[in-house]
Amino acid sequence: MQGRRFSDTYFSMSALPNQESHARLGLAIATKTFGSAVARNHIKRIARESFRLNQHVLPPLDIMVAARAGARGIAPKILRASLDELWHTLAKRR
RNA sequence: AGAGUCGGCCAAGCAGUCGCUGUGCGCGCAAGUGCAUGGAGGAAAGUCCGGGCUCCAUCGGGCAAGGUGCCAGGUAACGCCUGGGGGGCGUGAGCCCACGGAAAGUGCAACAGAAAGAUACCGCCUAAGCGCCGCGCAAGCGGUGCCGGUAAGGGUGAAAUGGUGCGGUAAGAGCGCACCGCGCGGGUGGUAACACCCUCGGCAUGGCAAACCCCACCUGGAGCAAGACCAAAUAGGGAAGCGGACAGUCGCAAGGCUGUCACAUGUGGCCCACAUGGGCUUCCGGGUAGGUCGCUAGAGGUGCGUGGCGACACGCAUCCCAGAGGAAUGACUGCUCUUGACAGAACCCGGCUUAACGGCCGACUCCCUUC
Repeated sequence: MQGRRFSDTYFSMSALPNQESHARLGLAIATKTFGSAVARNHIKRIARESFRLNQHVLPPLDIMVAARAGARGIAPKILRASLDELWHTLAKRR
């Protein structure tokens, strides 16, 4: 059970249908690629904020969001645009 | 003004919008929701020490292992802090130091060097002893060699057997003397570390104990995934109750066993049929998932007073200041400036160490100029 996968240079998402009435978010931010706790928290906060704003368009899925090494040190604006794109791809493919 | 030392504090700011989360109050059966209010650090880090707390162990003592190491004090405790002593660095304010024992034992010392505990490479000397040569009647003198003496000088090294001077000697040497240093003993001051003074010893006892070791003191183990409570489903454990009909068989009987029907499950659209099964119901305790507590009011902050050189202690007043759980404390927009470092609580404290743009305040030192 891998689920469907979508990715770009900053993030990689995989999704599986769940039994709930709403989508759920899981985050995978590696210490190896992001280093300090501050850097990891920063990425997580951006991802959570984006999920919060977009969860109403998403079907009931369990979504794993993994940050890739490319996201390191990238401006929040660009990361948010990337996440928006991926949410919409996810919603359409369903 | 410049250079510097020590101590304390801050960690971009403001406004609006959208969120996350703790608490209080209101509404609601509840899920929730409205309002108010709180929401990372000086290092939250490394996890290197010390304690609280929890569970286990524990009469007491010893060994092992590990740690600490000038003295006195502070503290819940410490490897921390304060004050003092000693040594070193700096013109100075100040800073740095594992700073007990090497005349108990074992061991080690790269390279260089003759030698790193008893050592003669170069050098110096030829007094004692034994030769040879010359001179001399002889005693002896001179030269030279052996045997030897010598740690003053050279050279090597992190380190070479106290330093300087005078005497002394064949040349030298604490061999003798003076001063300095060192050591035994005594005295004085100091709680002590230690300092000063006197006498004596000619100097023995080279260095390394963050090498083993010796001496003194300290240490039971594991950690909040500690630990406590509530508690499904499934499987297994225990107890009680129920367990149809017929036939065969064992038994005096109660009852057991076997077969068929019935029953349950599966295949099948359904009946028949076929396959599989030996139980079913209720209760109990252990325990897993999950949940709740532990979880933040404390060796607490601030102010004042008292004691103390100080670390700190005591008293009074006042304040409540994060508590998450895949893990909150953020995002967006605008403005300002000096463009913003290191970095994210996870049971809680006291330290140490490491990381790091900068800014502010106070005390002090050196140097230059001016009055």
